[in-house]
Amino acid sequence: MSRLLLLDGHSLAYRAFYALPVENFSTTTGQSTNAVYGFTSMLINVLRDEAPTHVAVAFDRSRQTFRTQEYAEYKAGRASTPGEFVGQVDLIKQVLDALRITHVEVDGYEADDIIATLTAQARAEGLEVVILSGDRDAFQLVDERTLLLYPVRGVSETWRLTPEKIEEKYLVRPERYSDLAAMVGESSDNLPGVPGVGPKTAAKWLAQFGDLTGIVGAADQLKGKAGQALRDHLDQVLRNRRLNQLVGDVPLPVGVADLQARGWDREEVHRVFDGLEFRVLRERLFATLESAETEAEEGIEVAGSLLGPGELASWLGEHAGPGERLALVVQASPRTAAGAGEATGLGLAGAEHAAYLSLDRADVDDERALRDWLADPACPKVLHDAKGQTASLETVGLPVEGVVSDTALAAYLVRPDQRSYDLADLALRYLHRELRLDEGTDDGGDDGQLALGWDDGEQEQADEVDAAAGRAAMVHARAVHDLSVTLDEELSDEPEQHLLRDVELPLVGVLRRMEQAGIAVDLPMLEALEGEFAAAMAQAQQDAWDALGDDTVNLGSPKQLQVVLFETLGLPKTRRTKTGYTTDADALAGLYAQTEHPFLEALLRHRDKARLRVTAEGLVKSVADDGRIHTTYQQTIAATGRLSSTEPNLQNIPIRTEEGRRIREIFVVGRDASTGTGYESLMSADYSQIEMRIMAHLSGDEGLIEAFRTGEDLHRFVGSRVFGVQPEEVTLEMRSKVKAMSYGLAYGLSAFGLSKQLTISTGEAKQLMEEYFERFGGVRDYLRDVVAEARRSGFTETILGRRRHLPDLLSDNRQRREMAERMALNAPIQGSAADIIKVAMLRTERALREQGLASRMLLQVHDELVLEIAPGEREQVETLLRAEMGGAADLSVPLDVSVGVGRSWHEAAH
DNA sequence: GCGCAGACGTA
DNA sequence: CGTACGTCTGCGCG
Repeated sequence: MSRLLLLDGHSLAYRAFYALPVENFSTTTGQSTNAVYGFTSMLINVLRDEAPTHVAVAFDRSRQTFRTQEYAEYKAGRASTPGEFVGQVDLIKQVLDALRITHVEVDGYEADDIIATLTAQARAEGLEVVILSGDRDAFQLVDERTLLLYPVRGVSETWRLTPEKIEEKYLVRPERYSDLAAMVGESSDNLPGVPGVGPKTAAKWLAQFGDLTGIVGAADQLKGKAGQALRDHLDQVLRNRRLNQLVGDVPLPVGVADLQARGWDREEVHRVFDGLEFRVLRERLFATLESAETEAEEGIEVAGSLLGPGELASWLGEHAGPGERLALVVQASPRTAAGAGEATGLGLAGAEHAAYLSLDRADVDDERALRDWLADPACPKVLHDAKGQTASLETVGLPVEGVVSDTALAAYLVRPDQRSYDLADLALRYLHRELRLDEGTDDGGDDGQLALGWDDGEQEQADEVDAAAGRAAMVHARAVHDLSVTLDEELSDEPEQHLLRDVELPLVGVLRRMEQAGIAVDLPMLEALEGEFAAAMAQAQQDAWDALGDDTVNLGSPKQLQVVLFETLGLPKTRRTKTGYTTDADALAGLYAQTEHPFLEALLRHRDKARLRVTAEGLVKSVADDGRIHTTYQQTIAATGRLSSTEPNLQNIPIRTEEGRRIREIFVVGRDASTGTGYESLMSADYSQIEMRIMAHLSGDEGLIEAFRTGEDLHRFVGSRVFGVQPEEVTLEMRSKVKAMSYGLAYGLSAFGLSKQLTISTGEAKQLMEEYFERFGGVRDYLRDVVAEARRSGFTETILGRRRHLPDLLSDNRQRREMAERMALNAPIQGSAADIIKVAMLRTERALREQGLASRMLLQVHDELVLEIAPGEREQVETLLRAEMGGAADLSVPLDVSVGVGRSWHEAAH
């Protein structure tokens, strides 16, 4: 089916110009580009969504048209064209030329007339038509085969106006809309309406008399004031109608056949986009155009062999020479609390061939060949989720060396804020292939097997379960192999290759060993603690019920609490949430301060104890058979580059309150699972104020750097500068204000947010920030520049070159844009800290090994490492940690590490 | 059984 | 109207 896409160039450019803040869109030469950006963005979206076969863009040539000749006031009263808009239309035409999209303009006519003419031609030739225009005059063109996309709210959302939609929203069918508009008026065209006649009256008349001609003929019958008004303004209405009628037979230099989409000029697109400094948009454009060029998604084909007993060695000999990269996919039994499941089968795929080996069917020769190949660092392997996959092999005594890529990690480095790195998702995203097994028709599995090109002889021997499993494993391995090639190209920058090769990949093994080690738990103490919290919770619940005189309310239900607080007790309303009023701890504490109602005290206490109980209970459930808790570290979740910890999350164990800290007492020193040797203590080492140090380094601010070099208390130092007093004269209040602000700045804190947090006026907060920036101007400049640079490039970067793309920096939606700006402020700081501790972990593990130490790393909590210390190694490990953590990055300020030791995590804290 | 919202723990 | 996470509970959906 052929489909013609028509755009109204001027109306879209204007809309974009007013939707996008012009100050965020200019080239280094000072040319404004917001209209070009918005227009191009809309164009890309519509090309992607509508997949037209023919395209044209119509422009107005000048304001002099047959309409201004009839009515000099037509479109008068419009503000003169802003200076920043001038020139952008020509730039839009350059973009169109690069894309080989025809643009048309004709003296004496408006863009809408050209669109009407082309629409008429296209319909006559049997094409579907899609019009993208912000001008209501285009409504009259809509019919069953002509769709209007009408931009609403900025440049990212459009209404799809069909005849039904127009009737629903504007009360008349599209062919009568111009009649209605003639009576109601159109302010943007400076066409006045009949006083007292709105859309409802006009629609009613149209329903009654059919069309405007009918209404005019029956004008005498129209009742009331509105009827009289129409009679008084008949000439004006008829003139409006002549003016808003689009011309469907403009003499055009092109016909529909000339508009067929042609190949775009890749080099010219690069040249034009370079000039415009559009980076993000270029990527979006290429992605859209290239995926349009790709054929419809298909499954993955693979030629492979099901290996029978004794056949692995020769297959590897033929296809897995040193230097030949093989993808490896491990099938395994389900994982257990203590760790990974057991590997049961392997899919292998090189550039050409694939194979499957069932470990159950493998003989001694196969096992030896497999073990040698897996353990050989010279035989390069690529995996998807190497940590989980290699853990399953480790479980059956097969260590893996020579992992040169992990497709999940590579995809994460390319785009760290995707929600999934499933193999199937990546295959679709990067290979345009469905990772779905082609099951063929219903006549059994033979079709699928033939599609895979299995060797017929082996097929006879394989049982059906193995055959299906083998087929899946080979298809997956083929996907992993092809993905690793594609993602390698995506990660061609040297810093990103370094991140993958020298940081993320080696970290996989470190994390796997930390997970396998787990941390010992004092289970009796934990269970006692859980009981204690449960009792305190029950008491708090009873107290709350007593205060209320009602023992049916569920204190854990915010919904029920809202009824109690704001209806039963009639307390003042709190901050709004989506569904009502918040009952969070801050708000409850505020209410308590106002009212001192005993229910509130008991409720807050209940929340507290319930939380502690649930935390303790969760930990009890997580203790594995070996008496230890084994968390799982996620390496591809946090968009900034941090790790995250799940099942259980050991990165959010309480520490701030006295009672919460008691939970840290149950994490204790333990014994080695295999040797049974006891360890001596736990050691905790953390970076002090690492994010502020990174801020000092990245901003190069002299004052902040000096603060860290002198080794003085940071917040006291900053406080003395901000408040203009001697360091020893900085009061605790001054110190805490400055501390809140210093940290807040790295998160994009506003004066409003600061005032809220410190319970001071917005004015005071503003004053405080100004004083701060006065003294630490480097910080102000840095924060400003980092966002501007991200806006230009489309991404932020950490000290190791880890990127985070933030396309929303150019959004027309203020909320989204400002959110992206805060992310852009924070990502380099939080992400650089993540880089540094990852490097520190690699250095620490290597140093422990090189020095022959038995102590081991157990936990990472963003700026802290927890280690289990073997007898007699305490001093050496402490020295080692200070050196390896402190030397993990070369910043313009020192990286201070503070270390503590004890029998529990609590005692090791310092 | 599943997904969402609200609440809250950490850095 | 301050970033980054994970988990639990209640609740409405089907």
